[in-house]
Amino acid sequence: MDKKEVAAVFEEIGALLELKGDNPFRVRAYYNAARMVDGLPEDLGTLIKEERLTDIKGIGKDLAAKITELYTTNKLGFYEELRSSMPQGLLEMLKIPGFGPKRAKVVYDKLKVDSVDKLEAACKAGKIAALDGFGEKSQQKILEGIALVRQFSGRHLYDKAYAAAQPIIEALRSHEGVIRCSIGGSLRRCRETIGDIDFLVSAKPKDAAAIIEDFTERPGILSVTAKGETKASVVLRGGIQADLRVVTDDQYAFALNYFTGSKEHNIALRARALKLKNLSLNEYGFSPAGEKEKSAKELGSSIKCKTEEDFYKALELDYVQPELREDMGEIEAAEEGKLPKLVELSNLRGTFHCHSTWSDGIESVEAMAQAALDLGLEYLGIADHSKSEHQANGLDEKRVRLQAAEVKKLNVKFAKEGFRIFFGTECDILADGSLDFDDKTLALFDYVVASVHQGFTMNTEKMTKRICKALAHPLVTMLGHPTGRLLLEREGYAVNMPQVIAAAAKHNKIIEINAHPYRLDMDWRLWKHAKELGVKCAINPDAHNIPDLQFLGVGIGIARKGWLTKADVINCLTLKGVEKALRR
DNA sequence: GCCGTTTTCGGCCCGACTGTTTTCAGTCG
Repeated sequence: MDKKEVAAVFEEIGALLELKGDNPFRVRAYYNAARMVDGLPEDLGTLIKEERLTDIKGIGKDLAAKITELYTTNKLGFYEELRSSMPQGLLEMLKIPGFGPKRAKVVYDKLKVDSVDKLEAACKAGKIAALDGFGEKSQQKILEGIALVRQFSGRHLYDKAYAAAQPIIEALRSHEGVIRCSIGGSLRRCRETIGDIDFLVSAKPKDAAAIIEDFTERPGILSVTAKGETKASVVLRGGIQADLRVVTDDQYAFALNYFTGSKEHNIALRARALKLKNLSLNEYGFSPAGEKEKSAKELGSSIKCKTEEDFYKALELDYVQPELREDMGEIEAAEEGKLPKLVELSNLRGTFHCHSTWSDGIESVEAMAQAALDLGLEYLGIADHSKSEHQANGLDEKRVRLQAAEVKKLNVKFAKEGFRIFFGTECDILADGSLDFDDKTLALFDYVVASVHQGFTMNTEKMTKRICKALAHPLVTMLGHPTGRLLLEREGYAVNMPQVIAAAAKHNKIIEINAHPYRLDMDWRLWKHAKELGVKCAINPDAHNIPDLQFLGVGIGIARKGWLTKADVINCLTLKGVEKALRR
């Protein structure tokens, strides 16, 4: 059992305890344990063997014992017992918006409803409305919620949410009552997937109603789920939920921080405000602890903050970039002045993993290079597929030589612009860990991206061995899309990333941050671990066409969340720097 | 269930909105 599976079990325990109506703080302890285990930068087995589990914040004796039991025996008595005491369908019901554990418990206790299907039937039969605490409206909302869950299950890819947010933020910005506005939430934090989109606006109170009115009446809105004096929620076409909050300009910095999250980061900041200043913190500002009736909302904040920078300063912290706000060590680092200077999109000078019409790309090498030059890049790496990728029109040795000649010719032209095309390959890692080209052919390339494209069903141990063997090959430069996982789809493979990272460190290989939004492979939390071992990364869009090159920005989001700086990212090297780095 | 220069008990972040109520519980972020 790996840590993802362990985390999933603890997540489920949290939900089950919630359904039982257990102590909410106990529930939180399990959710927190799931999060911490999932985000571990090192091997869980090692941590257990060395009895260091309790070093993790939020994991005490009891949870450590449960994690150990689950990891070593693949079983957890406590979990099995809990699970068998509760029908599985109840967990599914919690995905319905506005329908939480308390209500799930009521319908189960009173009506023996234990699945989404049964809940739907009970609603249609009018049985839910008849329950105490429920009514016609709740029943209708549950039915709508069930339809929504079925239509749009799960989260939305970053680029989709980003695109959906742009016209809305522009409209807000141009509204005459709006003083300041911003996107918040997981979109601002550049998470790979987005649950919903948060918008924040500051305005005079008299203008709030008109702004909210405009927001809820925009084209492209499927339904309005909530609409009050300061807040509105809508579902956009495509199923993404969007929330708008309106605050006064004095409250803006606090609200922006609050609605950017993450929830965990906010909780830690509030605890800090209490401990350090004896101040209670909410989205309106600071207020003296224990004086609820005189909150920051009515009296204004005890400490005024115009910007988020002021806000962090008030808490005696360096400014924390949104991407880092996960309560994964950033607050401690900000306290000690040890936050890194994160890499910016403008720091990237080129990219290494692009396809052309030679294999499965849809633009010529020349067009791709010109597009990269137009983007302000200094170099572009073309890495078309190797011969085993028949369906992707992979190049055999003969075509490799022809392509080499073309790139050489184009480089004469581009040299005048101070631009260079690097001649690479995305060479398949075969089932046994050997490469798709022999060494003589590999030596023709400026660099080699090694990737797994077949045999995904291999078990974790074999897959890890296979990839590590490829990394040991002297002519391999970098590992392409390290886990092959297509986000929100069922492609990809199981691999022990800490071991792969260790192999990359040992053999001095680069690991790709695959910046294509459908291929955000390696969990960003692992980058912190890779960085510690000195493993460099390449932010690559896996571009098959010119617009794909733009996705370099998506990669930046991951790099920043992984606390990577310019020194960790080889695309930040100048053309001369890369030429030197790739010399062999 | 975790945590602790107030350390073995008693805290644990806080507010808006909704629908059901007639003062509030549940849900969400």
